[in-house]
Amino acid sequence: MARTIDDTKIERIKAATISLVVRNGYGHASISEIARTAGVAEGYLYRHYKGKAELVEDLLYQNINLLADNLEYQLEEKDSIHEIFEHIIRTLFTLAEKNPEQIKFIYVLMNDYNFKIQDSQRERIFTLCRKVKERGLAIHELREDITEEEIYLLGVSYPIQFINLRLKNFFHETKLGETEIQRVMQICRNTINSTIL
Amino acid sequence: MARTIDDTKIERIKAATISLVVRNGYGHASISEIARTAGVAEGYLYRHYKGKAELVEDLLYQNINLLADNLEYQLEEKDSIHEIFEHIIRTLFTLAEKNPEQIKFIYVLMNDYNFKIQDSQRERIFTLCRKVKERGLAIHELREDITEEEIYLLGVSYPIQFINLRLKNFFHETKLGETEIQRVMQICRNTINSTIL
Amino acid sequence: MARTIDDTKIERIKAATISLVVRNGYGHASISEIARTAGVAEGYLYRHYKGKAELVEDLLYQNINLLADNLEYQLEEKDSIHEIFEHIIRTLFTLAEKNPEQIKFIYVLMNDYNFKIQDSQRERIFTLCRKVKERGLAIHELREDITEEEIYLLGVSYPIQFINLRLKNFFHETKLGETEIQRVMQICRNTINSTIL
Amino acid sequence: MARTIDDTKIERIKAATISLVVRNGYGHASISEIARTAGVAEGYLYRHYKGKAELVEDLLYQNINLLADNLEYQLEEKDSIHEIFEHIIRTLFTLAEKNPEQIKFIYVLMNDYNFKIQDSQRERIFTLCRKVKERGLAIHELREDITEEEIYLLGVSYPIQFINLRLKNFFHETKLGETEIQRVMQICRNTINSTIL
DNA sequence: GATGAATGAGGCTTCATTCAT
DNA sequence: AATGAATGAAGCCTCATTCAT
Repeated sequence: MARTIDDTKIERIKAATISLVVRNGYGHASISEIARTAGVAEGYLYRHYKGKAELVEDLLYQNINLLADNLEYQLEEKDSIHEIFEHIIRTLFTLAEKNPEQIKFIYVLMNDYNFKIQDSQRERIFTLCRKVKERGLAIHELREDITEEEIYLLGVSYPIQFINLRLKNFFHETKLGETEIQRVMQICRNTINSTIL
Repeated sequence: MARTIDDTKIERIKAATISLVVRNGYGHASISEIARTAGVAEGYLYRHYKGKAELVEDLLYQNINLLADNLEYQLEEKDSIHEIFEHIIRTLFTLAEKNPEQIKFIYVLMNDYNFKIQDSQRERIFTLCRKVKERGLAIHELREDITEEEIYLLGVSYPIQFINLRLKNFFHETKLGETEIQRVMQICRNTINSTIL
Repeated sequence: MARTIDDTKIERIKAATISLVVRNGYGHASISEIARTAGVAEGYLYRHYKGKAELVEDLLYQNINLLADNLEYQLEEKDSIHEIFEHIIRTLFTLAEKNPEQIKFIYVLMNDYNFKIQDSQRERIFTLCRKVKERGLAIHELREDITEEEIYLLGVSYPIQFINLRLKNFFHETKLGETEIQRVMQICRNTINSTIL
Repeated sequence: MARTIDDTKIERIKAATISLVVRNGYGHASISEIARTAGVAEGYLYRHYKGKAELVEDLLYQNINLLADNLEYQLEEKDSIHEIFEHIIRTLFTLAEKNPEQIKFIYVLMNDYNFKIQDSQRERIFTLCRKVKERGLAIHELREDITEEEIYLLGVSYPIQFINLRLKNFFHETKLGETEIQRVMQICRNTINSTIL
């Protein structure tokens, strides 16, 4: 009877939020600018989110979950630890090329002391790292002393740092090709591989 | 005399700023609270800094420069690349223990798309990494294909990520002892050492 | 049939409005919450009332009229002034026990400088007080110098103040029993009774 | 060194607040209109009050305390209960004549379910009523069964109701002269006096 | 030089009302 | 007739900055 919800509006809000959080940081991404960018009334936002925090949390949650889903799927499909790491890293690089805003968004919020990732999600990440570790130990492709934390740091954190250093043109022009992927993977391999030990 | 008084005021402002930026984020660290914490008038601040942005930029600049000075000094003192890396990493861990606010401050701002490091400083960092690389190549302690970027990522970025993951209690209780230092150094060694090649 | 459905909707709206005006005050009783509580669409409300103000005004009007109807009926039934006062007071106490929200609603709005009772209704109240007065004088149960205003103050205003002081737990726990009724009636008797004169 | 606080500003804020709370009720007295009326910046208000609630609470607190101080003083000065009641009632009527906004302000907020009087103040009022009661019993000028609540209702609440009914021109033109004072006092006397018992 | 009173733009949020369906 | 999606004005509040003293 009444108008149906305009999904494109919500999509526009999400896109505007990501864009402005990346450009201005969480604290300086203002609701009013997000609404203006999305072409939506300021109050409209509050029909879907309790507030700015929920809006951003939700978006980060969804984005991280996509990556986590992807990793979980790989754990079922691929046997080799190398392949699993390769897949995560390639996923991140592909994302950086296709949708750099999205990976910047994750990067910005993951490194914000004012922004706590939801506990459930942090636990999910931990559990996934543990599964990677258990698989690796089972097939003797991981050093015995590796920790979940290191799997996260090398497989997720380091690639994201690398990508964002490039996206910021910190030392080089942004270039995220096969060469770069190989360099990042090499570091994983060096550290992770039990044969090196 | 007046100078002396001034200096302690400025120092108190700096300490208060770091503390409040870390606790509340850049956006929510208010000048009035900084002034109150420092025991200084709000207006006083504006006699030394054009505004909040300049104050924080200045502080970041100085803090990074301290680290850079330290590295530069090591380059003159130490011959071995291992020793140089060890020194940087130990410096960061010591800082984390003695003054966690300071390393959080650097971490928070380095990872902010809103907050560009000054070009001159970025170049200084690059130059330092280049010097490390040249020294390493000269004494055959570095792989030929290592880049300045990787030296930065492994020697600075990765340790800072590691430390902050712990300070956030992301996977573990905060613990930053000798064991942790060794793990971080190990990753450098694995990647950097030409003998592995 | 359709009418029947409508009527329960309107009733539900009224109940929800009273409840929420009492709980949150006029200003913080939101149409959307009223509609939700009533299980009715927000827009539906505007088919029956021009706006929030009209809705609340209407309700107050009706509620006061119920009391006035009651009093009018008593004037025909009862002869003694005592009985009439007793009946009004008992009605208010009964209401307070059975439906405290309703009496709070009347209380809140009657004491609001923002919320003028409709002239016609004020006149009706005045006329009723006059009738009480005339009856009382006719049967020599009222002091000669009593005014309509005092009849209102003692028979309506004072009991409502008393009840709400208790509902607010201002001095005592809410208790509205026979003892309390007798005390309130006593004050009327003392003042009103011509024998005292 | 810095500007000194402009006390007239705060006075203007207080006056504007009283005026607007009376005109619009607590809920509809907006900070921005208060500031505009007072000729003061909106934010200025927040340098002296934590928010709207505190501003209004403070004002009510002060106003009630003035009355309470007055009553306390009378308790020391006057011996007779009649004189004490007379004094309170005359004070309220004088206030109504000299500064009707102030007594409207008290009236509006005392009858607002959204506005709780501070506990400490409620207790002070209760204590004062108790002292009146004790004095009255000691000198045998009060019925044995009178309660603190009734002293409050008859000495404060009823007069305020009366005055505001007149200020609202509910039944009569506003007139608050000696006649009216005598009528209100008569009701106290009738109820309170132990000789009637 | 130093203070802190005062400002006002802009932040987040709520909600009465409108109107396409 | 009924719905509820969407709006935008207005509310409360914060805070970087200015400037009289």
